[in-house]
Amino acid sequence: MRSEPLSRARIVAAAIDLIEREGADAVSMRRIAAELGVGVMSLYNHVPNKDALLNAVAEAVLSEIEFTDDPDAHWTDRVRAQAGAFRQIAHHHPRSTMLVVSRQLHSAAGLLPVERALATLRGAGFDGPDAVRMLRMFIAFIVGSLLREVGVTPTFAPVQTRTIKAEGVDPALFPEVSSLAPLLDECDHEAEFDFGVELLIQAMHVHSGRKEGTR
Amino acid sequence: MRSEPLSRARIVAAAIDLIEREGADAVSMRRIAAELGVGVMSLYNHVPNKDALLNAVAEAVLSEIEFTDDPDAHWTDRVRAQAGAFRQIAHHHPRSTMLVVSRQLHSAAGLLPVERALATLRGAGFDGPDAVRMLRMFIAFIVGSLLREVGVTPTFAPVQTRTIKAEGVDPALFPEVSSLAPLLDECDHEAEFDFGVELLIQAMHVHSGRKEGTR
DNA sequence: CGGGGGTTACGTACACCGTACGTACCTTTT
DNA sequence: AAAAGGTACGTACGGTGTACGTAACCCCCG
Repeated sequence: MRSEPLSRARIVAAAIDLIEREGADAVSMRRIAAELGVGVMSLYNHVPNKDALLNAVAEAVLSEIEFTDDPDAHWTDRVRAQAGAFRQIAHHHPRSTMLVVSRQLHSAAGLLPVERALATLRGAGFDGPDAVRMLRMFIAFIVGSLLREVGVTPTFAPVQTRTIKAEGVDPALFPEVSSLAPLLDECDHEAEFDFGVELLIQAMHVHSGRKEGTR
Repeated sequence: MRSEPLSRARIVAAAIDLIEREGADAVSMRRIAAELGVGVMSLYNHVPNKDALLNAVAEAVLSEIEFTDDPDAHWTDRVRAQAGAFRQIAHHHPRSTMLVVSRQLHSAAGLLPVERALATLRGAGFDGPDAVRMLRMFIAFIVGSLLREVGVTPTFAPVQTRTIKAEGVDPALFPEVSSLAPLLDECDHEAEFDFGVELLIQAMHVHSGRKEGTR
């Protein structure tokens, strides 16, 4: 009857599956155990507690990123590729991605992306402090974007695209919001993300082209 | 004995207080009721459920932002001021800020900042679509930054400044991370935030200065 | 060929959670 | 005076994370 002997990996996989299907709120030790056809406390032989499990989930999702980094490519293309690679996990595991961005994990799993990014930035000619600054900038942008894109989706609904806020605003109080409502309501996340990446790349360009002065 | 008659405002205030003191995990209806010296179910006369309470908390925190917007100032200064105003709430209510950025609230409370920002951007010469894009860009950056700055602080610790990851990395596997470890470990959030704001302002500058072509 | 000894699975139990429901009081309207 | 409505409260139900004690298994050492 015991098909496979229950392992940390299987538990994490079940958790990810459950999160994707029913949302992060549905995750409970009992639920996961039931999903695996196993007693609740058996999980604790492989995972110290729920928090650690969620960290493991975040780690697993994060380590799924495919980095096909080409050191010979122009640094702008490498930046584009890395940003896109990060974004792809939000497409593959929308709900679980929230865990990755909500919990900053101190584990080594998130270290490889950092290494790649720093190498790229150094290759682009930034010195240490500037490379770190730019990296933080990019991370902030990516995290913030994914947070908006994936929505928090606290409960159900397969991600919820409608924001539903357009109509009820008073044009006298909020003229800009009111007149731009159609634009605010819809959002092509892909295009928006690409726009941000390009904007940041341009910004990095002008930043590197002046180095000092002007302030 | 009944000092004040218990109101939605008092409940929200108690919730914020509790969150700041003991973290978001410590928030429970029973805990809040105890804090107010009141029965648990009395809360439900003023708040439909916990989720609505947390939304109210987010709304209250958000509406505490002080916008001293000067329509005559240069648009770059207005952008700086608005970004800073947003960041100040992260300083005043670090833990509660997580609620604001985690939960996107569709209520009207977050509408005023949007209105102000759009007005500023339009004043800077951006047309509708570009203004919305830039606003989204800025929001993503601010949210991402605050998320890093305040940390998720899921449990205790008065914000936890140490990241503790410097030492254990293999210089052979992660040369960049290893050599830049000191820079990665410490972070002057204020300076980092200001750097990002300036970078984005410059980016907006070059973006408005070309409008079309180059791609 | 015994045994142990460690690992794994499991059940029970406890403290806590959100909240549905019924009830008492107190204030205002009729 | 009576009726109506809102506020506070207690109890109860089904859920949660996990500490603890037990039983089965496998493997290695004698």
